[in-house]
Amino acid sequence: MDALTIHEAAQTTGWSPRMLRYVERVGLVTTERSGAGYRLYGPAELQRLRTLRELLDEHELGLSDVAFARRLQSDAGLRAAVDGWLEATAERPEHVPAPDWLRWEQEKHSKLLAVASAQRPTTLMETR
Amino acid sequence: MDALTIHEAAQTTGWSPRMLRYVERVGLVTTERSGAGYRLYGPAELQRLRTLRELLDEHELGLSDVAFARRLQSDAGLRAAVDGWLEATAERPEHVPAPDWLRWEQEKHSKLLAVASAQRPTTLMETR
DNA sequence: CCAACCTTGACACAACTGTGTCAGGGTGCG
DNA sequence: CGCACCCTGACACAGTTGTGTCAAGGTTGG
Repeated sequence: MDALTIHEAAQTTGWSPRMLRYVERVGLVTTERSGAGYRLYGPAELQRLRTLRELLDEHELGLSDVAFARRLQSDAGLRAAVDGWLEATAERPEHVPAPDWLRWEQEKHSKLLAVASAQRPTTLMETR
Repeated sequence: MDALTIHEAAQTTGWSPRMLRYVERVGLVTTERSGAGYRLYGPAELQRLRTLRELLDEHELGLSDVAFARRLQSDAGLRAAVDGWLEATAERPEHVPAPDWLRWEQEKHSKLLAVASAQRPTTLMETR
């Protein structure tokens, strides 16, 4: 009874219906389906969607980043391989003189933020 | 001096010179520079480049994936936030009465956010 | 001195991400 | 029954990633 349809869920979470389907496709928030195949968003999914948005905004991530983190979580071998490689990096920081990549990444993020705020703030109410 | 120039390094690692500069730009393998600014690839860097290629090929990753994993590693707040969100995904507590686990998740996220902002500054730079 | 390197910067391009929108066809309810 | 919603699929488009290539200018070694 307390399950929302995709449009209702969109309005209460700040995502667009289109993005809710996309989020499902990348596997981050999936829902039950009604007999006719309608997505049913319960309180759990709504909460996950809100916290997901918070997570992305707060740390400047993309959905693909979270999807990869999830892959790291579920594939221990992958995690071991990646962590192992990174560990070797950490132990060999003899040259730390030019953190150019850091500035580059920051610039990218600022640009994304600028674009995001420059566009119409109608992500929630989009109509025609 | 047993340091190779970028072309020599490229030949022994399988990367192209172009990609070696790119790998440096995304911050995964950086080198020392000669007085004139030439990149100097020592045995350590060569090994890291070879294992990096192996890592990417064997798990079908991109450089950006590894870069993100590194970010997870160096920013504990980010890691806590992402892991926390993913943890909540793993369990689907349908048997638990809704208000309970919902509030539980909210609490967890507020706490994580608090932790994240508490230890935000300069988590990236001091890699020893 | 000169060829063969190196540097950064730029243009180019395919593949992927993120997002909107539209079309064709099914569903639910007053 | 219709209207408003849902579904999937597809076109569109900007921005990022991963690469190649080429230009203009500095460096090195024979």
